[in-house]
Amino acid sequence: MSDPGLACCTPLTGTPMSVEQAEQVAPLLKALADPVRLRLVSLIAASAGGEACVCDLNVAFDLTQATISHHLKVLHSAGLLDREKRGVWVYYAVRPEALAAVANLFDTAALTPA
Amino acid sequence: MSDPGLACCTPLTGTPMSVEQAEQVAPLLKALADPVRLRLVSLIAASAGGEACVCDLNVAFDLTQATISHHLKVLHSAGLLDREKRGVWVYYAVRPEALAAVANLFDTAALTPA
DNA sequence: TGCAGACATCGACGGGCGTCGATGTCTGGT
DNA sequence: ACCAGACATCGACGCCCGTCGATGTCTGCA
Repeated sequence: MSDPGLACCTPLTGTPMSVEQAEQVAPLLKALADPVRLRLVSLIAASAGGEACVCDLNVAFDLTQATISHHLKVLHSAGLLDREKRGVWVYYAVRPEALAAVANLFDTAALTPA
Repeated sequence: MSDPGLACCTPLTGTPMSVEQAEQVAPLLKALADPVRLRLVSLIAASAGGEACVCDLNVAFDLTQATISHHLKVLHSAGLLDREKRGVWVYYAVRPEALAAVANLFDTAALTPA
């Protein structure tokens, strides 16, 4: 916007995302922006009841148990997964509201051009 | 899966995401997983014709021109933005197909529990 | 031909991320 | 009381990421 009325400027037809909204959704996307974590969420969602035991997830990857535990913690801290301990085992479940918040980004006109 | 038939294992009701699919979509999410880049895409999408000039984007952020240029390069390299030079100015436009690929993740049953 | 402006690239810095082995914590059974 | 197993945490390592100032490249104009 060096000088209004010049050829450079492009008018806004819609309302862009607010700074606050961007800073709210970005951590969710960052938590999902990893092949392992993406497959973890997908595996849990594809399991019965939308939940899965950690021991099942461990064997699905060629990674250390510590690494899987770390990824699950990242997803849980981002609010994408719920954690429930049942006896010796721990079950993680997807939080549909969190995923819906991300899905809203693409359904609304926030990112798709008018 | 320490021992089949035990109480731990959770059966799969759906088909989880493939490794290849996860490795394909993760870079797109990683490119979007930043507040600045999220607002950049949003600003471009909200502009007339779904495209915006770099000079307009520069003044919308409290960042160096070099930093904005870097973020635009990341989004362009990920296939999320198209780049077109017109005289002195450079216009970036959103690529709806790329965004649709990400949106598919949440529309299909890949991440939402059955 | 020379200059000014728009944008990209370079090199560097600090910090965060993904992965690992080792160790800690809790639970259920013997 | 002890032990084995499931899972979390810790400390460390290499690497990538976001940001910056400085510099390079190209375009249009005088």
